[in-house]
Amino acid sequence: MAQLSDSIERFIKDMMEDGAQIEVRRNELAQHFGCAPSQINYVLATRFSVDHGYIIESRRGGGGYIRIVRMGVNSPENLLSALLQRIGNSIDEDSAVAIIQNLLDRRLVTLNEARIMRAAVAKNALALPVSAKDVLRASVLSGMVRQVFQNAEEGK
Amino acid sequence: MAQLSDSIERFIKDMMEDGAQIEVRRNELAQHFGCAPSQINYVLATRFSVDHGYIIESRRGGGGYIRIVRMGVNSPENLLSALLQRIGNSIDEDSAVAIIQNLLDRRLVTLNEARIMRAAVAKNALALPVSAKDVLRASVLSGMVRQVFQNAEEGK
DNA sequence: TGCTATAATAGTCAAAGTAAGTCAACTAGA
DNA sequence: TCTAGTTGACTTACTTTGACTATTATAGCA
Repeated sequence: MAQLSDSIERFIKDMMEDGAQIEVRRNELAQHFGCAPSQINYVLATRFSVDHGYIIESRRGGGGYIRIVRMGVNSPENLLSALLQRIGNSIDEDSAVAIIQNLLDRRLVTLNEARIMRAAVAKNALALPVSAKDVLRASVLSGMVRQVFQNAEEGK
Repeated sequence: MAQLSDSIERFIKDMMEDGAQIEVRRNELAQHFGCAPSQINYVLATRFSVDHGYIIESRRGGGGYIRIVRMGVNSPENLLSALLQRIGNSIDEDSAVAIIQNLLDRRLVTLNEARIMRAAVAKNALALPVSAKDVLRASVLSGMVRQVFQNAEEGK
């Protein structure tokens, strides 16, 4: 029997056939497959992670939802993952600036966007010991880079 | 089902389309949406806070009302310093998001820029103990806000 | 006129309702 | 047997409601 997780994965991907994003109710989906709601989280975590090129947004409470967004891996095939890999979990300011410049050169961000990003990773934006700064800068920059690709995807 | 709160928020913002302020009767509004009057207070508290760029004035008793005022800004300089002051050296994620939304509402940033900024201050962008996160978020956000104003200045 | 009672409003807060997230223990298939 | 998959109890977050409180205008009365 095809694994439940596989079926759910397929189901979600089918729903995303046309359109870069969908919204689902976790409970509805779970009910549809007759499984525990947390099973949905499992599928999302294992098949729709950032590494897989997706971003998950959600909201709890009444009217809650889970939104699954496919990130565009635009121009050069795996630019996004290459960048994320380059950033890793620690990066110095100069390298960060270079990456942002790269995005600008490729016209993946506007000049204003690039400036905002630079401001976010500037050394004086991170009031911490130097080594910690690099770690933090990496996570802030990764978040922004992912967002840039998501923006690009949606704009298509 | 679109959330009641969301509908009410939309309704109010539509009413404010032209004009920086409106006045409503809490009970009327509640009746219009078929909900408890205090629901209106909830919407105001969560979507029309000062961080969102609104001021609420009201009066009880006969002829009572609730006035919703979109904060005007005499000059960008004032807004900038107001925002920086609000950010201070520590700010939680919700407030940061509200401030970014405020910038977007005022069209000081584009949707894509706003998204990038949100990504930079998201909790998962800051892998640190919670209290430290707020401090860091404040400095990152301040840096970006300053940059936004600088961009605007240059664009003129 | 000046005071008081009443009606008309809005504010606050806590409880209940709704929905997603986490985590650790259990299960089953390769 | 080992790992991916599955489940359920518990936690966190957001929304909605209702009971109770506070404030203000006004009508009626002394």
